[in-house]
Amino acid sequence: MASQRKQFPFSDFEPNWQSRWLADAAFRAPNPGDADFDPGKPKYYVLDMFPYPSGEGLHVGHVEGYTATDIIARFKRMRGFNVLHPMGWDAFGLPAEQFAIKTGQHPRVTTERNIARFRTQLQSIGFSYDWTREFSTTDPDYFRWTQWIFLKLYNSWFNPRTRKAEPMETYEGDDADSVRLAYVAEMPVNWCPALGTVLANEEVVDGKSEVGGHPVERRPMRQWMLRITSYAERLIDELEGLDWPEGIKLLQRNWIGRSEGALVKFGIADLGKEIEVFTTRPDTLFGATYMVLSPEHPLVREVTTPDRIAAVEVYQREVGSKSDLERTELTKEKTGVFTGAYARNPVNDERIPIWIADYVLMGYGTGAIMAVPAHDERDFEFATKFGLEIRQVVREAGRGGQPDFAPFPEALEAAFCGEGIAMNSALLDGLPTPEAKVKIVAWLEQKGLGRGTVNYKLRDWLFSRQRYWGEPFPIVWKEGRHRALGESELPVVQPELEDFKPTGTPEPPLSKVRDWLNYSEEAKRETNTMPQWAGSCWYYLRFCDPKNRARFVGKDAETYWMTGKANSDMQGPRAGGVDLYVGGTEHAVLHLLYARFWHKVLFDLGYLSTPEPFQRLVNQGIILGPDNQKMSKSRGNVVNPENVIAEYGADSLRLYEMFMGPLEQMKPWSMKGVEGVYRFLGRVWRLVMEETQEGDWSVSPELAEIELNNRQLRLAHVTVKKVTEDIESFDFNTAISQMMIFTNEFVNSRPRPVAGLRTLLPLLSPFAPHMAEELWERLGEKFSGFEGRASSQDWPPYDEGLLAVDEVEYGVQINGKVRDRMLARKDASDAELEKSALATPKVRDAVAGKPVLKIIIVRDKLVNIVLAK
RNA sequence: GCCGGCGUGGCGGAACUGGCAGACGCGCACGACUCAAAAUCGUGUUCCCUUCGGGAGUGUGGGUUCGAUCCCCUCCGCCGGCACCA
Repeated sequence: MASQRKQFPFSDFEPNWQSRWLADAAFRAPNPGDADFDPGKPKYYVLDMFPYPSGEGLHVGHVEGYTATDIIARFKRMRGFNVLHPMGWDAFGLPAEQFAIKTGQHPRVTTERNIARFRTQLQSIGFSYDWTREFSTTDPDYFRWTQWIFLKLYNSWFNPRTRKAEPMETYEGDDADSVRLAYVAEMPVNWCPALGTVLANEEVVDGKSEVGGHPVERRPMRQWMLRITSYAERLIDELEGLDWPEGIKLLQRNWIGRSEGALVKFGIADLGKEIEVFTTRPDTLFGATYMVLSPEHPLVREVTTPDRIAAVEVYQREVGSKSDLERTELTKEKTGVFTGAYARNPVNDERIPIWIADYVLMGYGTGAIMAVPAHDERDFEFATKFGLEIRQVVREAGRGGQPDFAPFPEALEAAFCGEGIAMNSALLDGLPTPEAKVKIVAWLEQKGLGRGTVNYKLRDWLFSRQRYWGEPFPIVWKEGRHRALGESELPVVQPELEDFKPTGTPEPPLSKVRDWLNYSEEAKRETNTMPQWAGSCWYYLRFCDPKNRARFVGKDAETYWMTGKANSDMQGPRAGGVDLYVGGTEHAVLHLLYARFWHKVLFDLGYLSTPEPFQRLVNQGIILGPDNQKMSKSRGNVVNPENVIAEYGADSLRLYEMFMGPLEQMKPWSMKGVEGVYRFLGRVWRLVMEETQEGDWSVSPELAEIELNNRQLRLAHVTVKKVTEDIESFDFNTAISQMMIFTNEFVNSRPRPVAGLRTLLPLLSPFAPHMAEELWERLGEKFSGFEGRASSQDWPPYDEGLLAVDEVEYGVQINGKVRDRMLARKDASDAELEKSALATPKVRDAVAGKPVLKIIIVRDKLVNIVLAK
């Protein structure tokens, strides 16, 4: 427990400074066109992943990332940047709707209450947000533009020739709906009868709903989709230039899942039809001994022979009733049935049987494969189980004397999936895998039997939800056809609803509101709503110009905050975006991929000046409970920032979260650790303040206008340098260590030089802004040089010249182990260093007449004497 | 299974580009102040043997190097992601 008496009166001055900052909008960022806009300043846009304002209130995990960005924002302001540091609310979402279903409380009411609580909490930590830019994704003034962007998607297509989104007007084909970036499709979705809604894949855990653990079933429904797959290639390629953690880039690349291969056509014997397969190993085509279709493949019905129909239908029903979980069970044995049909292998015209099996997924490639059991583990397992032929067509390379032919089939105990040398493959025999691929693809293309292609794992984005609390679609239906509303009809606002209960059917709740539903005599409104991701896909753009009523973001504001050009006519490189984006890894793929996708569409259509939204990304690590376990209510190890503030103050909370360890690392909470930084802040306080008889605080009489001694002066410059560099490299923990060292030096100095505080307080102010402001102001009552506020000072400079010392301590090593130390002049020559190293007592003893083989000198660090062993 | 990250004192962590391992903080011990306690201040604190002094040491085992927490290989453990993607 902390002491009952506070070390410094944080509960007085912290709220005081918070309201003063708010009252004079201290951290308002002027936009181009504003009276106080200074075009001479460079811009810096530092953004947090805005929170979903849950009923739980702010979490220490939020505070970690938000403190890091706040330090950067405050630092950059002091370095002369025009800093955009905004905050808002990602407030559509299931919890508010669930609460509404349970209590009848309108989600808007719950949401507003939660937002108010979050805002109060954030303000009580002293974050320097520009609160004049605050908005919620649930504000009609915001989501009208979310709907507007949807219209852009709806009215655009991806032109594969230009590799860009273009307005529908440039499309010359005759089926516009087949190319729109927003389209309707009948799709199997995760339907949760208990919750009365579909769920996103990420909301389904182990076949059950993440909320409540209710069973989820697959059922086909009419859904809105976004054609993100057309951007697959660019979403991979354009990661290149981003300053993101490599791990996150890799996660995105894997998610998009690019693989190079070929499409190959297999004729169906006797039917005059073809089945196309995708393979990454066209070089193994001669080893294809059977084919497998996904049970859902549209050709299954046609190819199945009459005697196999019963068996095939039984299998299809079996598979259809399985959940995704059961179907992807790893330990599961392969299953499948023969269709009775045969295909012709295009390379050798062999008749091969066509099977169906659920290990072939309809959603990837063409939903059909050629099976090469000798060189694919899954095919091998399947062929072994069903007694299908296994023919080796690749052998391991490297062992020279090996014959091109391996006896069949005993030679293979398992599939050989690596690269090697082709065998039993006619024209490919003897070729290494990469060359064999090229050759066979060329051959297929020449014969018109196939072609090289690239395939992606990424699927189109299921964009509709059967919910009330989300953005309605600006779409109406008439005679079974959809039509976009005009921009002038936005926003489309949800109607009021009394009963939020699900309909009990897959019909969305909005379908219950007859008046709203009927757009006109003939036309009905779309009743689905957008998923929660929609609002977070472009909020960083709205922050540039949140009050704009004519445009989703003003051109000049967007250009300035994204590229630094003060107006949109200025030419410049097409790089930029948010300068720094900090948040958790949980959004490594979905949010960051979706936002990049929308951004690219808007960029292609000419609305934006950069192709990417977030230039630099940093992930904060998870904060664990004091027991080293993930914080959770059930474990009872959740730390509430409000309690920490009450006991130690906001500055201690901020400082501790930064002192715990590297930002990106996972680390456990420790109240003892909070006390440690609290004591440090207490020492800083007492550097300046002294407690009077009456228990008040007044400026310490020990403070005086005296010069720093040499040691202090050097330490001051070392500290400025270290803190400056550490902030720039996000090493906040070591920056704080250095300020502790600095403070400790002055604690016992009497009298104390005031100049030390002119250095320390500005350095401290990004970290512990309340204390810095308070002490700065108090000092100003007694000393000069404390004008204005700590937070608006220029960042202190340092003088490299003053960092130098005349004498350096060297470690003296013998064969790489430190045996002695010595002091040497900074400018000592190598010869002098060698001489004095050899003269140290330990070295004299050790050498004792042995030959010195070599002496290695590392300037300012060590001298290593190498002796024969 | 595949991909990625991480293993340093009793604990959180520090150590630049291969150059004195353990900064800073916590905890602990002792001391000062105090009638006493708290708070504060000071000293010490990687481990082992010890009087001096010596030895070992960054998950394990090896390698490269004058020198390895750092680079390479092996294995072990923890965390995260993906998971029949042809």
